[in-house]
Amino acid sequence: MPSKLLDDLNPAQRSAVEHINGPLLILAGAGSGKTRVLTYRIGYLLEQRMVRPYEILAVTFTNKAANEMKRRVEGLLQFPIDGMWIGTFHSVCARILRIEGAHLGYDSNFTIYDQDDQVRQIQQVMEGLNINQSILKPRQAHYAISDSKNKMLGPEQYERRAGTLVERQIAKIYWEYETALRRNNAFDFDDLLIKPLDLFTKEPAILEKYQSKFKYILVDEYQDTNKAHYYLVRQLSAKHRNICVVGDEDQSIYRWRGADIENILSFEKDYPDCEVVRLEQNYRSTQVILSAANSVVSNNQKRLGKNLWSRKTGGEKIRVIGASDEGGEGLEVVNVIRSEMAKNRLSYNDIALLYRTNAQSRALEDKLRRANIPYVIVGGTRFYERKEIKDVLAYLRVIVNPRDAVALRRIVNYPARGIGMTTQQKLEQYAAEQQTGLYQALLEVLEIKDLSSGIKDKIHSFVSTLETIRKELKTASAFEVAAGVVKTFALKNPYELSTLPDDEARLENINELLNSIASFTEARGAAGGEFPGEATLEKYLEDVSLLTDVDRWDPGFSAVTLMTLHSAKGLEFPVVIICGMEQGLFPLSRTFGNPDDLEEERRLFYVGMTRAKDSLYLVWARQRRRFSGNDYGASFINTSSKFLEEIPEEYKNEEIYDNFGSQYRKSRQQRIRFEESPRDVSAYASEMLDHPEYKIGDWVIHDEFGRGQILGVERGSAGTRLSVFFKSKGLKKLIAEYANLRVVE
DNA sequence: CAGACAAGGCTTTTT
DNA sequence: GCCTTGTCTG
Repeated sequence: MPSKLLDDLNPAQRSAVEHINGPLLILAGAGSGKTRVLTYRIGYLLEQRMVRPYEILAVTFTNKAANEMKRRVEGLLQFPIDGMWIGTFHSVCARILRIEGAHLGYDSNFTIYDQDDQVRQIQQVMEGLNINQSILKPRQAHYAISDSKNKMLGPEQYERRAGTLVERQIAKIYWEYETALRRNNAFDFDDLLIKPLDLFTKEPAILEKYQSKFKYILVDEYQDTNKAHYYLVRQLSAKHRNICVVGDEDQSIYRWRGADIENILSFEKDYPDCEVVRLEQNYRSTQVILSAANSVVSNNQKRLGKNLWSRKTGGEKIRVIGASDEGGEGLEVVNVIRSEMAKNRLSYNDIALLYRTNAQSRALEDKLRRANIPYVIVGGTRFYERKEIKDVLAYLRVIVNPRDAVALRRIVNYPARGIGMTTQQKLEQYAAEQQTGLYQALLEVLEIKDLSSGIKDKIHSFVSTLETIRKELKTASAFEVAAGVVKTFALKNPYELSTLPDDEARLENINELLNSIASFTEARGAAGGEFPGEATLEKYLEDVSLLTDVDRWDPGFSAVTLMTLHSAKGLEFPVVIICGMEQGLFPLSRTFGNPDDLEEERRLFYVGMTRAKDSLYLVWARQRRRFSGNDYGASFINTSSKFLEEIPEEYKNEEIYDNFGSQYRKSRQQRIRFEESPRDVSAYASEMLDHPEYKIGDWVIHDEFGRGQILGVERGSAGTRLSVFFKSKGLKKLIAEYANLRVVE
């Protein structure tokens, strides 16, 4: 039976969709309709009634991608697809662990620890082991443990390899940390991927069960899989061998998280009988942007190679803009946004501002705010990692999983209820003596001897309140429980009386959290709803811990989007502005020594460029405040990124606005063309207040000290501080406001 | 035991 | 330079 679905596809896409049995590798260039192929393939399998929904497993890296795929498959078919497993690697694994966790000694109400929780647990372990935390920092230990888990090295393998004293200490911490997680009925992020594999080894029957169930497996973004992902996919597909992976080696950008580009490069070796389909027609960008991106990425050695082409022939040239410093960069960005909006009748959400590091957003925000341009920042300090949110979530976690000692420690004396450090230590000691958990110690508080009866009362009342709410779990909705907790423990109180803007924002965040729990309850809880019986608090907490900031981002909201290049993967915008195109920042200087790292930076640039549909801007700043070594907050003079040179002249126009005073300066680099700046006058006037006329390298005359050269400029709350070297007096630190300096040419 | 102030750390990217 | 954590004082 021929399917109408095939009519919407180009020949390459169609051959990928029509391939039914056996391994399939789809090399999908940026914007080549990858999601389309995946969804149509699922739709085709289901429509032809060859496969049942519950026989399909589709995995992605972000919830956004998973939800999008689900939505689009449903749009293609006339029948529901309940029972299909479609989700992120982490959520699929969490689901398996909820079902099978008992075989590993876990209860199904386990908690998932994020990085903050993990570090806190490690701190706790280090205290117990009496390891000096100023010599070995908990973050360091965490990094080593997480890195080991990503490489699938357990504590015993780590211990065996440990050579140095520090490594042997980390091995001890690793052991204790694992014990603590088990005691807390908690998995960390890395465990979610590894523990199912442990389970499969331990209980082959369970592996067999899932192998039989999933007749067709589809994997998105295969280029970003690490060792654990790789084995998961390989093991689950071993029986039916209907494994379809989609990826683009040029977009592999998670090496630092253990992703191994070799997984996709050697797929053909793993499955010699696999079919390979290349999707090279791009439906997103203009030919100019594509050709430029192709030229850049062709400098990489490690790639399978492909050449993207587009029907959108021609297109505007890429504009490369040089600014004087990060403030000037922000102003140029404002100008670009205004002119694009006026010229092409765009809305704010058609424009994305991308950068290498989150720290760059601050300077850009500042200028956008002054220019009254609405913006949203995706990433940075994540919503669910904010203090006030984690406080509320900690209560919910303890109610769902009382063994979660990390959460319990957080709330036991917050808000303050007179259970101070000394009391907590006594409780911990009791728990250790009785071989039990902290929560159990609270329950048994009346048995503990050296506590005053006043303290005992406080603890008893606290734990009884928790117990009462816990009993409501079975009958009340997630929202009712959460709202009850916030009210009972007065979690809004510390912020309600304050008029500080920060506190008002915190209050709003708590309200937003409650709203999100309410909509979760509505979406899932209603009888006959999409997920009947899944509106539990437990499920909510799992969802929340696996959410990313991109998942929370609303592309329809009318605001310019600011995010890192990593976060932008998989998205597209009519206008893309990439900031901080400087040697040392992008590519980062720490990648200079390592060709593999440098290639990854280049791929990241490729990802950024190919997000743009119509216009691409690349902006850099000659001077930028950066953190380097122990010289924090110092300004550095930069040259433009080497990546810019990899774009052939025919695809770009270069301009420079390297000016702060009344006159423009020509760049010493001749290849950069000098033009008059269309600078925004009001924003420029406010810049002047910060004494922008003083630049490193300028010569000045001081009434008393004579002629000197500026070696440093610091702009602080006390005003602008200048370091000036005078021939007569040597180095002097001066406050610009009082020094009465004259700049000389 | 809580609030105010100082010191120290940090910034590459995140499920 | 800014934010988080630790220490001191009331």
